[in-house]
Amino acid sequence: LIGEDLTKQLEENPLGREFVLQATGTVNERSNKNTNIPTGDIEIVVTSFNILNKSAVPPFTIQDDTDGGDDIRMKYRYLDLRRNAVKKNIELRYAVNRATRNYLHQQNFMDIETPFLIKSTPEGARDFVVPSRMNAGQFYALPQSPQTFKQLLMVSGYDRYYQIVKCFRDEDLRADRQPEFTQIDCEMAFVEQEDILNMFEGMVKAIFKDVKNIDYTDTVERMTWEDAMWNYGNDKPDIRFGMKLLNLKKPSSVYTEKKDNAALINDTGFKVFEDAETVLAIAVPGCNEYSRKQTDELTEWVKRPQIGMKGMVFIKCSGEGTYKSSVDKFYTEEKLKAIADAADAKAGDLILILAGAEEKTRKATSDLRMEMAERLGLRKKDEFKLLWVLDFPLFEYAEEENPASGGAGRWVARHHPFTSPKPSHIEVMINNDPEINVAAKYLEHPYAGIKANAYDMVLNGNEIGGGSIRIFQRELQEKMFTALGMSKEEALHKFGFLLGAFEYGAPPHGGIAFGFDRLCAILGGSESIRDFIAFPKNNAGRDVMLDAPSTIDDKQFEELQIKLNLKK
RNA sequence: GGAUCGGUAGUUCAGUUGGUUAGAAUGCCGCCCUGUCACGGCGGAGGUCGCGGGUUCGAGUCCCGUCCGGUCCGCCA
Repeated sequence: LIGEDLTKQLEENPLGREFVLQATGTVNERSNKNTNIPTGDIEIVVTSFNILNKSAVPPFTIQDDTDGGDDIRMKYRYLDLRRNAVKKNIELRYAVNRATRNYLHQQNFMDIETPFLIKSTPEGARDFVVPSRMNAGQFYALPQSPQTFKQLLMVSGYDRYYQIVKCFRDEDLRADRQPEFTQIDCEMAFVEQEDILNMFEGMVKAIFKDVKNIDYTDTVERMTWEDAMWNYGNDKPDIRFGMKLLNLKKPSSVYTEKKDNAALINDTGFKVFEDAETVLAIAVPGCNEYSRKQTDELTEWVKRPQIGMKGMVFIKCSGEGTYKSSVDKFYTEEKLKAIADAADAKAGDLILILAGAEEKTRKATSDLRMEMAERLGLRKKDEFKLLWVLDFPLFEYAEEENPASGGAGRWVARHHPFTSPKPSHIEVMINNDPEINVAAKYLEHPYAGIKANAYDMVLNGNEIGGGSIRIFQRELQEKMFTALGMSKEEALHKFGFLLGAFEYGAPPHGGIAFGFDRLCAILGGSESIRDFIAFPKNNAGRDVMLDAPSTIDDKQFEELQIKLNLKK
């Protein structure tokens, strides 16, 4: 169409195949040659043009279906970003950003910036550090979240704060985790848990409407942490499908209030179940026709190192009401039927049973549940279901040595150390009365059974947000630091400014932070948050992404890390 | 820190029990055709098989080491 003029010009000025040109002409709609139906594309009949720049041959095809692999696309991210498939994601991210700001603005929230160069208070993740030129030998840390700043703003009377803000955690990458990531960070004063839940399910619904044109009118379900773990083996269950866990045997030390179905597997002589700490089953719909090859493959799947089970028992529930299992030697058909009924299995289902140590088995059964749902097509990209998970434990035991949080196994704050216990547990915590704190007897720690006034928002099996009602009295906050094994001096040194602020009439307050990148990825139907970040971190693209003009000597850096207790 | 998969034309990949000159598709270059739109036809260039060492008559293939990347575990208050 461009014709001879261009050919001639190209002959005179040899260029690469690709170039940028400015052209004028007429626009025609295009249609299918055979059907005459418009395709929606346009063509431009050029009357004049001017070549602005030429292009080298691109390292991969810049098309929707590119031939480029991940690392080459990351290395040339600026070319990758030209592709519609990526541009669409970046546009979606901006749409989520706008929807969020519109909603929060309407609700009288104010965007207030908080500093990036701050004092290091390593508690959870490793801090990124920045040497200070003005104060020789000293350094800044980058915030892991603006947590304490937004709490100070509550003390200052800015009752509704929000920020769409970068946070920094010096931990390893994952497909859904970046060392620098974006949060929708919010805090409100004079609120209780109920106010937060209502306000922010409203926000997510507004985002659904604005970005995806989805009217989410259903009530957002709520579930306690204990129920989530008991029924799904997971604190962020995907509730779009069933396959709830049947607890056939529970360990004595946790889930003290829950009743298992141990009678169903007692007195059968099957040692695997008898010796196991926990036995869990799921009923997979419509899979009773699985062949030996398929059940073997599933068994191999749970035996992979990432899952780590020793084996898997199955029961096939045929349409005729008969039951066939891999443990027929130990179980009569009657007993199999009893298990199937307890697992809520229908004719045609396949029951899968795992046994072993509590934590590992529960996680493995949850993973198996998700895997089967994936295989059965139950995890649809365009179906969204929200869930609040409530009443998390306030503390959890960190088994392994973690240099960032200081030393060997100890009790740490599950959410963060500013989280308030549930109102009914505050007394327990302050007085540590074993008569009140029943769970502590089982778990051998005075604070073990205490539940937090904390909540997570879960979308399709992903944690998209989490927060808590905060401690706002100095006394309770000090008690909390003590419970975490922090000395008075250390607490004062690290968080003295917050404790001080609490003395000037701090209001009750609470908040929540949403993982912005993850939310975008889920709304965009993608597995990877990288697709929604213009310049993500990954190793393949690091020569472009880690564009740092300044250098620090390995030795200096190591010394700094040791000094900061970031490294042994 | 650990487990696991991978590294072969610009790109995505194949390459048998070790065997002659390492292939395909696509991209690129040239010519032809052209209302094409994943155009078509003919021709061409393009590879230190990540790197180092070993076994062997012979290594892309086997062994050891090493570097790089993916995924997962640890870790992520």
